[in-house]
Amino acid sequence: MSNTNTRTITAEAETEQEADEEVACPECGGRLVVDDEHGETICDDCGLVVSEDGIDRGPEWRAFDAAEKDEKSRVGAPTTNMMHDKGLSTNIDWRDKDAYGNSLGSRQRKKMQRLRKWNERFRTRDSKERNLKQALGEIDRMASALGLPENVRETASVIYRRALDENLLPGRSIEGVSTSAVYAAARQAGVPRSLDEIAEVSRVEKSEIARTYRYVVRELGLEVKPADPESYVPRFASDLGLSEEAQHRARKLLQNAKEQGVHSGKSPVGLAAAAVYAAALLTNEKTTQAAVSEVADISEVTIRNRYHELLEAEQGLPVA
DNA sequence: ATGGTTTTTACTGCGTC
DNA sequence: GACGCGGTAAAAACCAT
Repeated sequence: MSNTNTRTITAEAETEQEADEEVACPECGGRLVVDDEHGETICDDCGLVVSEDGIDRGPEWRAFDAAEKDEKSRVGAPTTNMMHDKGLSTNIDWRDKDAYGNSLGSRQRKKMQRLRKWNERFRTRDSKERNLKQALGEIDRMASALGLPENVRETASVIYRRALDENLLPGRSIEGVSTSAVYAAARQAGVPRSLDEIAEVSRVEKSEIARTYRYVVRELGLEVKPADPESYVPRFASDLGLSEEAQHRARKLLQNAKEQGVHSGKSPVGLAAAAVYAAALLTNEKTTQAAVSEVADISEVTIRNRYHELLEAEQGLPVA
């Protein structure tokens, strides 16, 4: 499962690279031509403008004398994507001097103080705005990769916004926090995804997600109960093409186990997987441990151990 | 850091198709 | 002989202390 995923991703990356070299129009498949004069890339066949962003932001690279340098040099520093505003925002010097180096009068000084303050405010607001935009994009991407419903995305966005408002971001990556938001939201909505599944679609390490998640949950006082094994059942069952009845059996098994407190400290996913497997057995539907282990991302050994326990619990307490 | 618990990995044996 | 299943031992991961 994880293998197929990585494979498709690399395959996509390759085709993208190929497309980059051998340019073809996305609309009609025709040849792309770079129009230097207008700074556009257009399709030879249908005239589609693919890219208008042909501006060279770097400095001119050759100037033979001072006059030529004046003529050729462009204004300002090259822009960079490393800063949220590409380095184009205004900064107000902290020294209370005017452009000639003379000190400012007290009225002017006060005015500059005010300007600095407001400039700072607008700038950070702006930066948060961009931060948010990127994070929301990520959340959306991951949510759809995981097949999570709309309301989960909403919740994830809200969580992220709160994290941003409470200044939880410094020291943590946007990726990490947005991933944690998705993880938390999915669990809250009762459609949990395991950490492994989350890590699969995220750009950050599992360990970092876990760390960030704990942090965010704690700081935001989020209420997330330990995932209920039952909430995994429908997904696993449908992935395996099992009947409603089997699903029902699996739930019964889990409820039973719950009452007997069999599950404590055991991974909910493992329990769910075992219940699904056991249910399939009981309803005479064909599945293998290997298949369940595949869809649940749980080792077969764990499934075996859990499902023994589940069946034992069933013996102890007659089914209602 | 440490020790206890759970999960995973890897391997082996058994029965069946 | 391949497949599904069961078990075991050791390694790894996880968690609370």
